[in-house]
Amino acid sequence: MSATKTAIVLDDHPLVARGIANFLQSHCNFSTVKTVFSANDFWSALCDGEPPNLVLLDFWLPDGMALALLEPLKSKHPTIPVLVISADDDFIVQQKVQAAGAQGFINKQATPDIFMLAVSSLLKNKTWFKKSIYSQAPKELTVTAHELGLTARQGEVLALILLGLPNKRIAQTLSLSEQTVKEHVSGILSRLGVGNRIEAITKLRGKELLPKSYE
Amino acid sequence: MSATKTAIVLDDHPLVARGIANFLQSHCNFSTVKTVFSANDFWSALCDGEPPNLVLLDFWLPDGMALALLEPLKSKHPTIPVLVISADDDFIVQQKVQAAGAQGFINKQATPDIFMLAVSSLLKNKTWFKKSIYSQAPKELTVTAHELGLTARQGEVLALILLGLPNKRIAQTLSLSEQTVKEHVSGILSRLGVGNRIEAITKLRGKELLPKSYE
DNA sequence: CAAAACACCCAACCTTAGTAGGGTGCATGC
DNA sequence: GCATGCACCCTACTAAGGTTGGGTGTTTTG
Repeated sequence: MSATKTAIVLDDHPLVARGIANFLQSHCNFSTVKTVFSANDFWSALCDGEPPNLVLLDFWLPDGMALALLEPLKSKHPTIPVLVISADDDFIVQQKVQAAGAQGFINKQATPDIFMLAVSSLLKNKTWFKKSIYSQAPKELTVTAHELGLTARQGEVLALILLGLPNKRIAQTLSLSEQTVKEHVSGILSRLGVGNRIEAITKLRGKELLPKSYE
Repeated sequence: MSATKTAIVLDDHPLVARGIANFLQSHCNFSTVKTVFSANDFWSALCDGEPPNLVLLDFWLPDGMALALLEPLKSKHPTIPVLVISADDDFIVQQKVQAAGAQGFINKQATPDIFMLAVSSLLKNKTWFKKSIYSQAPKELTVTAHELGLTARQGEVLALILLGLPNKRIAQTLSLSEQTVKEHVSGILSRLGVGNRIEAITKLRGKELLPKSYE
């Protein structure tokens, strides 16, 4: 462990960023922690002086900026460990973050102890990710075709239904006859226990249908 | 202003709570700030010692606990000002909070300056609420029939369309003939620039149609 | 291996959605 | 007063949605 530890915290909530920065200094022995609130400020802070020992990244930046920012960061500075912090504990989010090259993922609701463990783990060039099944409070904002009892093909059709496409355009999109689409629709409707596609749409309102990542 | 200022911060995100507490101490001259992470801890902290000068409340507690907690708090301790903090800046949320008896409402993304102003305002027994129209990042999660260029009757029909009701049931609900409903639907569709009710539903997905409060 | 499940096709049929073209009554505003 | 807009009603029509009952292949599974 080096003599001085530095970090950059990127979070568009100033209070949260300050809280994290303060915690790093008081409990994790960081000497200087910069707080930035936008991607632009982040890049200028990164280029200003020595590269930091750790980057803290809020996942819920506007327009999914966190993931977009992760890739160029990892290509330019592959050695800096990045810990992504998220407000909700969706395992899908962690998968995306992990795939994008981050070293760790942690929830904002995590206790300070867990937070310290994650930080120290990353400083030792280790990773910090949940094991897969998460016990706490799944928000259930996403649904998979499988969970709804649908076949893969029915899932594709349902996704297009939820986009508001009529049968004819669904048929064109999937290179099917319109009749086949109708049959898939019938299967979907009976599975969901609704009478028509409009009820299906309103029933699934507010939820997101995940395309290929199931179970 | 009294000699010592105390506060209780209730937020189920420990880091956020710590950040707010730290900010209150360093920038708002608070002497002691307790951080609690659940409603139960909040009540015990409240009864333990002198009542605080300020309560900070995270709106997004599980199961809408914030509103449920606000009412008994205001009935038992009506003099303690409560500042509710929310992660998103929905004006509807502010209305609910205001109706529940809180003295202030502020967004987590607010800058520290705004945060200080809100806190000092509440300490002076004033309130802190947005004026109605929100200039920053209007999420536009709500729509009125008037904003869409619809008549009042068309607005009622559209509300039922968005619930997924077919024309026949809309006619029953509004005591109309099905044909009249169809005409209203036609008017709505041409106004919204869509071809059928399904496109209308998907176009307005994620938004809420306000019933009677317009402009 | 045989049955079941799936994906695809066709024809026929009924229901619902939406449009067009008629009409009435009532309010508002020039 | 008279035009305009709105709400309401009717018939008639076309297009789209959805069901039923056929049929053919492939894959999965007991």
